[in-house]
Amino acid sequence: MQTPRERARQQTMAEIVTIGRRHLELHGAAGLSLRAVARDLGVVSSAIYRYVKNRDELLTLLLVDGYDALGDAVDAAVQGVAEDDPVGRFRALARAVRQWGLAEPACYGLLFGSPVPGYEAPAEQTTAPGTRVIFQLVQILESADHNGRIALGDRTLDPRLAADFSKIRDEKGLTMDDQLVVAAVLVWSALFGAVNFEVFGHYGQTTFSDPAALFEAHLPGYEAILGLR
Amino acid sequence: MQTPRERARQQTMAEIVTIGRRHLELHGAAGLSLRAVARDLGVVSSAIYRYVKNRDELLTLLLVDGYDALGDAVDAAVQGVAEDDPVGRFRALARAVRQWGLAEPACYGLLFGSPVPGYEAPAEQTTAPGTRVIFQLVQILESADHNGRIALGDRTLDPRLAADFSKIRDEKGLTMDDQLVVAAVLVWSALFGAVNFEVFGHYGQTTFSDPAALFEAHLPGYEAILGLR
DNA sequence: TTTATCCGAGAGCACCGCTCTCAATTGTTC
DNA sequence: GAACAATTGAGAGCGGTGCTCTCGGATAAA
Repeated sequence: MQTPRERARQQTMAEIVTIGRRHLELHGAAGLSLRAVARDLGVVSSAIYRYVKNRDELLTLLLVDGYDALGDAVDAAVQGVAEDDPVGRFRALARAVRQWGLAEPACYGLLFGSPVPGYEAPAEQTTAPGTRVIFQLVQILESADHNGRIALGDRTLDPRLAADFSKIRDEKGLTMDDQLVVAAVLVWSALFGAVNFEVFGHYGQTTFSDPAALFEAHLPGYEAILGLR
Repeated sequence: MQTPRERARQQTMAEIVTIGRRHLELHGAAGLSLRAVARDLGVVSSAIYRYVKNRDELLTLLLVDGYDALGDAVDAAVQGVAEDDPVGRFRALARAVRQWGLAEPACYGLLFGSPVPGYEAPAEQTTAPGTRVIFQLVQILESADHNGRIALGDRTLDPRLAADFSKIRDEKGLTMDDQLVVAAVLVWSALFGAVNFEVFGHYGQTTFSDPAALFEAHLPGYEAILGLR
């Protein structure tokens, strides 16, 4: 049950986020202006502060919105592949991340680019949506591991790392061994590194005529790291 | 031969870059203000425009400065390891990138974070210093390959990618095969992905008690991708 | 119907990037 | 040494920003 007042407020908030996303696309994170959003909302600049405490709070809203959009895209892509095809699921995840990043570069930049200085994302709002991709990746690997689709060698590990990993395993109810956790974190960061390079244009003058082909050529490398087959 | 006037101008420019770097550290790229730099320079705000055309040009100066600092750090680290130890050289490179990024997070963010919106780095000034790290990496791998320290399987490659790679090989005078180029680009992006995650704090709540150990644990993975031994 | 809450408008503060004009300084040339 | 030109700093000013404050009207709750 919500009063009409709450309804109206909620709708205005949604409209602010929508306008903010558009401005993000057009002018980037640094160019996001509360005054401009207020103008597009058809309201005087000071009125926007009735809904958003400050610029950072609008950034947080857009951050959560972006994490959820990426999470939805990745989940949908993974769900489209059979569970007994872990390689296919992993590739679906990787491609979904890349495609979403290329489709929404400004939003992607807000999520995975340099942090906005002086702005610290409030953990209690952002960690849950922000961990959806790695969570999905771990799910895929955990399931693959159970089905004997992971083949990794053994290597002695730094004891402090092993302790961290034990904790993570306990919290998430996982059974994968340390070596797979190492590989998962490596592939996670590597995947976003590759997408970063492409979205942010860091491949530089070495522009590849077919970036998608380069990405595809990298997938077997990621799978080798994971021992996924 | 340079006139005293040119000397003075050059010194002022250097001072501006120094002040700019400090401001970058303190307030980040988005908070970099020409007026504030002018104040620190002990000059009225409009006078700064005698030296720097606009804010973007100062960003370019800092960008080039940063690329060169990183390149110097990496080169020095690699030179400290014997050439017949390609694994050691690769690790020196990787660790140098990580350490420099952690030591200069704001500068690192300017180089490898989300691009400043509306600002396009002028290629003719930035590509040369901006490619020093990948160039050094390729040098290490090329030399290792010549010495039979690279063992990679064969895989059929997308023909357009193969064409790109041929061109790169010709331009740089390289002899490594396609598979090693793929692996080099993968490791390049993966390395910066890992450093991004750590510098930008994207590992999130999954804070590792010893990030350096995690990084070290990833090094063998990179080397496996490269077939480096 | 009264009361309390909410919300938009407007003025205002300090800051920003950037431009313009003017005066002082400096180095060059006759 | 004097006239000249180039360089540089100061100052005012424009439109923009984030953000705060106060005020008055609309609206829901009592």
